Amino acid sequence: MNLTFRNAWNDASADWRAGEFYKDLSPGAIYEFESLAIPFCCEGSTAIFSEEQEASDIYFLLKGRVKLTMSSIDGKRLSLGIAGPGEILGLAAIITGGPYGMTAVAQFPCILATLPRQMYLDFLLRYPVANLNSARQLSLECKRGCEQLRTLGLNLTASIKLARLLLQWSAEGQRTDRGARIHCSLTHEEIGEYIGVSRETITRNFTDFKNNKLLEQRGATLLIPSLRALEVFAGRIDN
Amino acid sequence: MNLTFRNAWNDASADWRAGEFYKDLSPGAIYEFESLAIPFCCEGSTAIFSEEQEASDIYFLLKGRVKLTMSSIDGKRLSLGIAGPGEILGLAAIITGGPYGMTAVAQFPCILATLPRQMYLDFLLRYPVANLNSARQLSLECKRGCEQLRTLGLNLTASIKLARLLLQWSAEGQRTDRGARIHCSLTHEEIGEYIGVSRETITRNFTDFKNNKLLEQRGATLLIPSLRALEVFAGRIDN
DNA sequence: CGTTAAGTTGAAGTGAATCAAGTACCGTGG
DNA sequence: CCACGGTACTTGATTCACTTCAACTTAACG
Repeated sequence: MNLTFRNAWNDASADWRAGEFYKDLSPGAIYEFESLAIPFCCEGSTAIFSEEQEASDIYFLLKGRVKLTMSSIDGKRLSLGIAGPGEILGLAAIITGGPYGMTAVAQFPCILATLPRQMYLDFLLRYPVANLNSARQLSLECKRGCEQLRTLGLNLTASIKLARLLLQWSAEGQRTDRGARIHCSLTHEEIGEYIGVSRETITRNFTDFKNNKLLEQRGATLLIPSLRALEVFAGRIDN
Repeated sequence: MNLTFRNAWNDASADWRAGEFYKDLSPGAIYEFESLAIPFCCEGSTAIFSEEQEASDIYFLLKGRVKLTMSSIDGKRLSLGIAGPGEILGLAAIITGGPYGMTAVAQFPCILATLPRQMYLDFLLRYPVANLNSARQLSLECKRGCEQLRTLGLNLTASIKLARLLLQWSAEGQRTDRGARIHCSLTHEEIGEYIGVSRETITRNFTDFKNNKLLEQRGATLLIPSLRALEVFAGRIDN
């Protein structure tokens, strides 16, 4: 199986090199990382690791998208985000040890590369730039987490939370002449998991937003005519 | 002013050396860090930095306690935790740049040491162990944040959230023969800010807990007779 | 001992969850 | 081509936990 992916590192369309981790990395460091980490492939909907599991290996995502979630015993889930090529999965847990703390599930078939915890830590000690890049990615995760804490913790209404989620997504999407465009192929249920809100509440607020010209929808494409108006609604701007 | 604290590094009761950052640090690294970072003192209730501020310096806490919070425009606050000696404040923001993302306020008079962002990053590149220690602390912050996200995001009741907060606190406190003891000198209002709940709800749940023998209170000391019972209540254990 | 901050308690209001019933949309197989 | 089954979405009614408001008690501190 792994043989098939031995050359994964040589892939011409190397998305992952654009990530934080490869930034300013010396050829030596790259060479070593790519000879240490073993690529493998997994199907869609495969759990790469789950939250209670002891963090034993890092996973470097080469291709595909991986959904990061947390869940409670009674089946409720909280989405933390979706990782793309170039991201390291399970970073926080690997550094300190202990359980992963979140569940990573491949959305489609993905290619990843795996490396045992201690080998990764040793690698970081040998290559300070990689170490700093790794820290940078960790810090980005931390920031995203804080931002999510802000929306969840500050007791906002469901509609404001949703507005903020849309703003966050539109920051990653494209701008057009008719506003910001987001491609969102999530169900209402899944959207609700981002902001801790029920399926029906998403429906109701979406229709409200549409009625108030804050949002248009064509299939899986969301269009926000005026980011400004949405920001006002979200309470980010006073006016 | 700073002259008074030039010798802060020589303090015999060096709490801060027990922190993550100093772990396995070489004498050379310690020497360099202590000559770079400038100690200063601040009064209680002083804001060391605030969330919108661009992260320009790190602050290393030598003595005292610093409360970390986030707040919304309409005055609501969310507490993230309290940092003690040996912790680096504003770490996530320093690594990636951008605003601090949280507000740090000294609870009592504190001694801190400050270091400009770029100098700190350069220092980390020179000392891989410090770099890894720094990453370890960042990762601990990240984990704490995730844990808080779990309680806030998974739509739990106020009583369960409070129970979990108490469990978290008691993990840091001492065990006695009569249960876990926590020293908590926060007002109900402040406790509420940890779990996104109103002052009155804290009162009501505290009395409930006391009635159900889950909690005793003597002044600022909280006593949890049975951690197990509280864990069952919090839904961590099934039985 | 008086003043202020914190805690307590009840009553009313509210936003969202939950429940329930129905609709739209798909791909599949007869 | 259309009936079928499954999934997602929609909408209204009800319920519930917590907030908010208000009045009051207790503790803390000069």
